[in-house]
Amino acid sequence: MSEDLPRDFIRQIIAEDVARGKHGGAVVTRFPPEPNGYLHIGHAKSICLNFGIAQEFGGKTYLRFDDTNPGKEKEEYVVAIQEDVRWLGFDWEDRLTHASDYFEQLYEAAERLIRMGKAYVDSLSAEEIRAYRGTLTEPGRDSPWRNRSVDENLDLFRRMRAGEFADGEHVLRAKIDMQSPNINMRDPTIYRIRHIPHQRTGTKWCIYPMYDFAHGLSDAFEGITHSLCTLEFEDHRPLYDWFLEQLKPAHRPRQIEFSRLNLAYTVTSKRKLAQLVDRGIVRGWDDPRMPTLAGMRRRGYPPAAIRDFVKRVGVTKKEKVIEMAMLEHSVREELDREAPRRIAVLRPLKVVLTNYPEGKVEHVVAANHPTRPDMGTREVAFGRELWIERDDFMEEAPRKFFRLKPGGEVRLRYAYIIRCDEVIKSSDGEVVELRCTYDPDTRSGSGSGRKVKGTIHWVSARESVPAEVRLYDRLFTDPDPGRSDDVTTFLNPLSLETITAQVEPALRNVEPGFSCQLERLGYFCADLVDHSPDTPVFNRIITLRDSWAKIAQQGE
RNA sequence: UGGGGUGUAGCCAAGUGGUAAGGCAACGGGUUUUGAUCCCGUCAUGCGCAGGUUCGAAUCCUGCCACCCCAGCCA
Repeated sequence: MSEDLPRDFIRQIIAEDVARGKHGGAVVTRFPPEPNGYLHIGHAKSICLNFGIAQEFGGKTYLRFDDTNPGKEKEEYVVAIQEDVRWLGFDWEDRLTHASDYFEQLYEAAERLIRMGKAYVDSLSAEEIRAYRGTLTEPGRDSPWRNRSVDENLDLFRRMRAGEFADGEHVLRAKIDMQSPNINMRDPTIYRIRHIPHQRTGTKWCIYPMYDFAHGLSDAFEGITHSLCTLEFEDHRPLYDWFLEQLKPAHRPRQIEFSRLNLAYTVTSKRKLAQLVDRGIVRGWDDPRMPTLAGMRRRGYPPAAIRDFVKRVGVTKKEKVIEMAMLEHSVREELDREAPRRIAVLRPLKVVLTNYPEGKVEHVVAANHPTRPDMGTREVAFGRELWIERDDFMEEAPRKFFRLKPGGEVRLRYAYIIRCDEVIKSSDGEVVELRCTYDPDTRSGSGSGRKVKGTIHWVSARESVPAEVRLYDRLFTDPDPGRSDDVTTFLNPLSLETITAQVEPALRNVEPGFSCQLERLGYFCADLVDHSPDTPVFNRIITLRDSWAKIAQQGE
């Protein structure tokens, strides 16, 4: 591990284990999602942590689907999750597994527990079990079935597997301690009956292991050395250890907990995100307004930005709520470095250069990036008739407005300085055209020495092409969503504005996923789903920071 | 009022007995053919609170306080 990598508490533990030669110095981790929804920004932390740590220590990482609860889980999600992990930049190679791969071994382990007298079949109803469990402050009571004989337990458990009982008739429970102050240790259920087909094992099984039983053992089967999970499983660690202690598998993993990553003002509950999808409030899990990884990918967030964000946030046990600005900083930083610059006009206003020869076209050289010559240049057509951004002209401009105003001068980026001579309005007073003159001595790169305060962007009216630009809101909730179950009560309206912009021809044949900065308008990404080469569709990723907005606001 | 965790600036976060790193945000200034980027500066006499130990405490001790998680046949 190199010096500049963060040494959070988990990496310290692992470094010590490696130094001590524990597990022969090996590091094996796993990312274990339940395939019951799409991954969101919160999962990115776990992915980066598990895969990142393995990479740093020369170890391996499994992608394991924790599919022990059929009915909630779908194949669609296992496909989507793999896509998201890959997109984030991680590779599990041949280590794609499912908890269901181990159903047979898990079953055998359960029988072993029974034979050891450490598990029993309980025939109480779910409600009775709850009542017997006690409360946070009162101890539980032993189930009347707690002392069945090994033979009877074995027989019943086998018949559970054989499908002789209906859902809920019996469960298998670990025999631990109904008095334990830790409720998870009060004879937790480890197998339940579910006559429902499983997305992978079909109808082969009608009993399914619970998380606590399946997880630690799956970790053991895979040789996981460090099982990293979130804080809410801290209370389960004694149970995790108990199963391993009883069953003594060849390999002994260790569970370590860290805090979840929460983004302020956004929703990361799979259930609530599913509501948005099911109720048609968004167009799908990958809608660019969604805080899912799929949504961010489609919006155009670079995966490197998300990795950087996760790294900046760090790994601790403190429950944190990170400001959106931090994520957006990482996105802007990555995009600023990597996104080529292009010119476009979202809301066009016509400019006619009255002293520019009719029919003349010249090509000006535009840099693809202001500080990276390696990204090259391109030529952009310039002519007598241009489009500029409507916002770049103000008829009655405040003092600090240094774009175009009547009688004022401005530089057209990569081209000439122009002056606005005349404002042409329609009958209802709307500005429809500006008559300007250009200064032929000020062509970009000519070294004229003339300086003007403002620089605006433009496209040639004749050479530019239309493109569809989508300005999505991003999902934003009330500061305090409370306990409401209905997402619409605390969500912003999630508007989507579609604009037909005029863009330079170089944007016509870009690939889906191509990201660029449209100068002064922000960063945009060619849509991954709805995209045509002729009239490309761009989603706005994020705007540029805009100090003018602040000035304008203060001025008013 | 049982058990398990967590408290360092508006938000993250380092710090492990030697006198509070860094990032985000904010604010002020400089460069700029993107009001972007970049650069410079400001921003905790203070580490949840109160005592104690010590030459010296965010770090050790004692006692409080606040917040989060756990009573699924969910994960």
